Amino acid sequence: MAKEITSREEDYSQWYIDIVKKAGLAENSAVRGCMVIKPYGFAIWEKMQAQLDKRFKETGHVNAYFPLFIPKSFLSKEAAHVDGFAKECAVVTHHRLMNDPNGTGVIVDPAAKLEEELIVRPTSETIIWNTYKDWIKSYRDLPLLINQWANVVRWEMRTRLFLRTAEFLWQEGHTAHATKQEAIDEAKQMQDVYAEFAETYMAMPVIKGLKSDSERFAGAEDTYTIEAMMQDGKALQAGTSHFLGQNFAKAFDVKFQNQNQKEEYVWATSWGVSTRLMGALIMTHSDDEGLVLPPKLAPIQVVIIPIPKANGVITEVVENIQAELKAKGISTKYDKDKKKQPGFKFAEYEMLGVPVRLAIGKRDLANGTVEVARRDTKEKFNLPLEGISDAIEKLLEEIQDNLFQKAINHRAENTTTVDTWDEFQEVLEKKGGFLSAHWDGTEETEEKIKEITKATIRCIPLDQPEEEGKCVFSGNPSKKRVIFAKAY
RNA sequence: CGGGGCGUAGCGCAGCCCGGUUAGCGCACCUGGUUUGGGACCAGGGGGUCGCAGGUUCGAAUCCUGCCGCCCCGACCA
Repeated sequence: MAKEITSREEDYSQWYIDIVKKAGLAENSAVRGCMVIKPYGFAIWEKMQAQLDKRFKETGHVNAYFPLFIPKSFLSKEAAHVDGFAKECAVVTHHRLMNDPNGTGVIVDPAAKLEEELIVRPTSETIIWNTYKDWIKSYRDLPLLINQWANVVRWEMRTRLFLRTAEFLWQEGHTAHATKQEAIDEAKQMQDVYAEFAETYMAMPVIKGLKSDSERFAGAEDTYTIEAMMQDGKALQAGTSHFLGQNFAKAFDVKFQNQNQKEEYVWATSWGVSTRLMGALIMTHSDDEGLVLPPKLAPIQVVIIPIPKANGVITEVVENIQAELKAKGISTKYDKDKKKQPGFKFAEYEMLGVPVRLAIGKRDLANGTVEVARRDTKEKFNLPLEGISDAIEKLLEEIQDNLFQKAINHRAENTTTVDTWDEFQEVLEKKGGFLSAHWDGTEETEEKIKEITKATIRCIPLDQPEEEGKCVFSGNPSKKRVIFAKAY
């Protein structure tokens, strides 16, 4: 493993890439814009999945799976939806290859042209709503609460590992409801689920809000979002939950009979989070020494390193510690590798973001102690072997809390309330971060601000109190502050 | 799609301008030994269609032409 990571100060973007590569999370593949998620990165993703999946099921959802391919005609049934996705679709036109008659290799067999092209799903609303049409007849079939874990493809012009890749992994929930209110409640509920997961598991504070018209999902009435602040002050949309109104029901003719024997279109939501959360996790906590993982998502929570090398006595002590920790549900790794020196291992596990490191040598055996190092603060101290597992359990909780608190503080320090246009530009330029400002609610103003400053409205916060004010740009009256920021 | 950069061993690079022995270095890998409380050292060893295809030449990693790919920055997006 290479030793050097570009510092955040020197080049934040390169720092991010270095972390992803050197911590073995992912790498670029032979396919443009598509990444290989490596075992360590995937292990983190699996921990995220497990927690999210549990929460989806606790809120009454079930998993299913829909096809990767969508007939081209489906996509165009909802006007706003096709507008939003048409420009980034991969299209399947043929189903067979043949030997190249003029040389070596294979070519697409022209005789194998598909009658209707297939789109590789950029999202599954259309294929799912086409299916729901057959599943929903009565109010008794509602609500329909389904989630799928899948890959999707969006042919992005420019990609970045985890943050934006041409193919990415995600989950997409698609629900159908009898009433508007129920669908809105569902969309908000899932936003809450995402926020709770982000904060308690990823230790990443998020702002719950509503997207402005221009940032809304293609085909949605309202998009509920969770927005996080990265260490460079830029915003990252970490998850979205859409109230789709009756748009897809109308597009796919999905009606049900209510209790009064009247036919109605159903109300819909969709919601998703993706492997982008990996990027969010990295950019929220990591430092110039490597990845920093919150204990709740770390594949290895405690690494134990023998000093100078494993022997029978040390191994016996370590195995006891491991057994105690395992009983508490704490994952450990005992690195007995004799070829690598302790110093190398220290650096290596720091790179991997393992929250707690224990070192045990002769000195410790004599004193009945262990050397404990925490990844988040880089502090080292000795703890008695007696009761070590209780101490580590507490320490892991403390690290989890500390990371969250640090992230909250960082966000607070980089959130500025601004009231004038000069102030807006100056703060954005010199300090960055989130700007809480009044906005007149028009798309024109938002667009102009974006043109001039590159900052967009990240969200209209839900918990923001109403407050009379004047739009920071137009001076027109405004009732609420919104969050502006430059975004990933 | 615009701008920039890069394709040479698993990884990171030098060599190319100015063509000329067996294409080199660091890390990693293999063997042996000494080490080991913050990235060890010594000795020996294995590994290359120099991105692809043409061309120039006695001779091409190096010069010319075309192609392909990747990365970074911007416009578009989770």
